[in-house]
Amino acid sequence: MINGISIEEYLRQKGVNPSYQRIRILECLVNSKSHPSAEDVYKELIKEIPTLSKTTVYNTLELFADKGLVLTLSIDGNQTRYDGNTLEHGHFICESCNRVYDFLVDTDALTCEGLDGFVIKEKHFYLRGICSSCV
Amino acid sequence: MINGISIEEYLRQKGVNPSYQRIRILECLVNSKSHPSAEDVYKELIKEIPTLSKTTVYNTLELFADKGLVLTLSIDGNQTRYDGNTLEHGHFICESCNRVYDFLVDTDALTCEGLDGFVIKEKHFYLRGICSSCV
DNA sequence: TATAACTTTGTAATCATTACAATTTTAAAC
DNA sequence: GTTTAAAATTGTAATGATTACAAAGTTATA
Ligand SMILES: [Mn+2]
Ligand SMILES: [Mn+2]
Ligand SMILES: [Zn+2]
Ligand SMILES: [Zn+2]
Repeated sequence: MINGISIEEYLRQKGVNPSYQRIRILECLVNSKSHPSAEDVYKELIKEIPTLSKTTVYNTLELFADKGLVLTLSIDGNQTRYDGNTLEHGHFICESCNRVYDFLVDTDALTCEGLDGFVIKEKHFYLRGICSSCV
Repeated sequence: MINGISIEEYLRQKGVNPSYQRIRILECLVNSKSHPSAEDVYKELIKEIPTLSKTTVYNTLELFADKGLVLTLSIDGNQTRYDGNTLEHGHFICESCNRVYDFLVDTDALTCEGLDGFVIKEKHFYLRGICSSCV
């Protein structure tokens, strides 16, 4: 369930054929607050879908990002992480435990100078530091 | 030259022994507006320092980041990029040409909710889109 | 000069991601 | 319900950035 509709219907609305694997992968992302990597998603799902291929996870996540179903986070230096929450919000990564946290922020309040003629498609506000459970 | 002092003196001030390679690598970063990757720095310098090792470039950039001489940018999905300008500013990456541009932004104007007890060490404001020369 | 600490180098290993071709599944046409 | 083509999934191999590691070179100090 997301925005009151099923995952399946949500996929259709975004122009993606809701195959079993796609439903399960998207479900993983919208139910998780952990901003998982492709590997994380694979490890989670392989427990219940023993035939799942890692390639499918990678391809599907790329497809979802293209269709605007998920956000791609480059916050972590060595792996791409994905977010099922496409509403604008900020991210904090803990350099101790590597967990990624959400927080509320309104970047519309910012004025950017020096980008005349640039087309902005995505905004990302990232913080790096030590989270409250690692302090 | 940076902040009116030599690269060599700048390294010393930050507690880094100014070896020839370190001076040349830092020079690359402070003179460039391109936010180069380790590979970029290596390709640039190997022309004049034929004995330079890529490992030295990687190790040195990591050392510089630890000592606060450069910023590490995770804006580009598949390689780390470095910035010799450690003053706070925003970054725009063009998804067509992959160039990274600077812009002015004051993130102190932002209020973040939900980070009580978190220690913030770095702030990054990234934009993704199409730059004016690629539109 | 002898010695230890520091720095650089080259090679091999690691690990995330992508390329690609084969197989399977799904849906439409007959 | 069989045939056929398109779509989706799978497994394996390749790629490419980064890291590990040990040897060689350099610098500073006793
Ligand atoms: Mn998030
Ligand atoms: Mn910059
Ligand atoms: Zn933590
Ligand atoms: Zn461009």
